[in-house]
Amino acid sequence: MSEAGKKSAPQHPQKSVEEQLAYLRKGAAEIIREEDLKAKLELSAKTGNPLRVYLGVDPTAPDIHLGHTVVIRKLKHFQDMGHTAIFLIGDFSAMIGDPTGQSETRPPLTREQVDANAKTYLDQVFKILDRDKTEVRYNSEWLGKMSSYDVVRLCGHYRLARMLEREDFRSRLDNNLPISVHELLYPLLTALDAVNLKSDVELGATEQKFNILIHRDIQREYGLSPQVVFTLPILVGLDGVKKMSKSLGNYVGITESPQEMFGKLMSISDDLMWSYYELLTDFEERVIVRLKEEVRTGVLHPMDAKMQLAHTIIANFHGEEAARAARDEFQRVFRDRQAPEEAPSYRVPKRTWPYKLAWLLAESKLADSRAEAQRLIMQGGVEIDGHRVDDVKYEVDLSKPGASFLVRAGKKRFLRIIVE
RNA sequence: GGACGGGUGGGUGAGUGGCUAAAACCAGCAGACUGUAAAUCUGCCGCUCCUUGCGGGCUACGGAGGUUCGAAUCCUCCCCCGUCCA
Repeated sequence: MSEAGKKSAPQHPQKSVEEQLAYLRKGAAEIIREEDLKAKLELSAKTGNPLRVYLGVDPTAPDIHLGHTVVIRKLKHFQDMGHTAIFLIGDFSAMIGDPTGQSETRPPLTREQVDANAKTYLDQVFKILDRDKTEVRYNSEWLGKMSSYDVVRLCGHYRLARMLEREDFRSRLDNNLPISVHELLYPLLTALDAVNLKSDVELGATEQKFNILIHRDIQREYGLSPQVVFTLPILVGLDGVKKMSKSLGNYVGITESPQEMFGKLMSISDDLMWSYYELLTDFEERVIVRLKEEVRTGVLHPMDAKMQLAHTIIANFHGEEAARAARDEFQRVFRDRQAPEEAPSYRVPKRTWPYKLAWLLAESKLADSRAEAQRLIMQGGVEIDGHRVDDVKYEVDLSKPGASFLVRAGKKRFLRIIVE
């Protein structure tokens, strides 16, 4: 925040249009059309009016993960260039349900769920965006006021055949899967977001391309200059195959602890690491290329490159200090095979009768059921204070209050058991 | 409104009266190997009890009833999905 920046009212990009373009282009999947974006940037530079750039998000889940941050980070980049970042919460549209990427109709959310999710979203989003410079809007603001007549008129602006061109609908149709009529309304209604916001650019993951293109068409129908469609690649999840998503369990949530994040990020494949570098860090393209080359030639160990990646990402959310601590802890536990500095603890009431380890594992949620706990033990996946226990009948001593021991279940899960 | 096809474990999907807790594949979990990587290999993969045994009990093939010694499989009604015709 420089002194110079404060003086002139609209803090406007000092960078040239070419420089801005270069900065913004990094990591983009597709820009439709890039000439339009360039033209808009030029106009903005001339008039001093920042571009209005928005990202619409349906609060379908209570928290966001790294996959969501790819697009949010791009919004931040526009913000960095002095443009107006608009974070649109689709509180109304979330109640309809976006058919994108869905192989079946998604159950709509209730008002209560949406409100609760929206609340937790914002706090998380501002770990990336500058709170003071971000325009936050809710689409119920305009969608909630529409009459059925308005809806009918809106529908008159689009054709069924074009709607059915999209992959989700096409394939469901081909596979005899249901498509509900309200799903067709989703892209049309959200198009009104673009209309009401008078957006110059809309951001989204590649899977949103179809929706955003419709938004652009509808803007034109309403007499506005069509927005630029700016899409970003979908972040592949920890499994290296499917997109990162909460329901697939292959995600890293941004509110997770630094240790958890570190562990998860280190478990990705070496190949995947490069797209994470590209989409989740601000490393310049040429720096990434150099790292890649160093790994290829053996100058840099892939594990070290991955550690640096994990460190960089975590520092963004938790700060440099925490990132370093997470790294040290990781090395301690996994490289040096020592017990973790601190593990989550679980308190059990004192019990004077023999208590099976398997019961304890289930009770403390280290295993989903007693049967699973038994399997885990038999397969050699359980350790107490560093010693493997593979006897199903093993009993733990819970008779002395204050006693504690460290249980390891599988590779990553540790729990300190404390007798009360 | 009519004709037809279909609903099986987290997913895909076999199975048409007992040998089926239900094939196969995927996902998941554990172990080995490692760099907690990937790949690979091995094992596991409904719940529960114990004397941990190719052990006992319970629950499960859209829902509810019924036939039968015995049903995911047969019958009846209901719910849901799709296709074609109107």
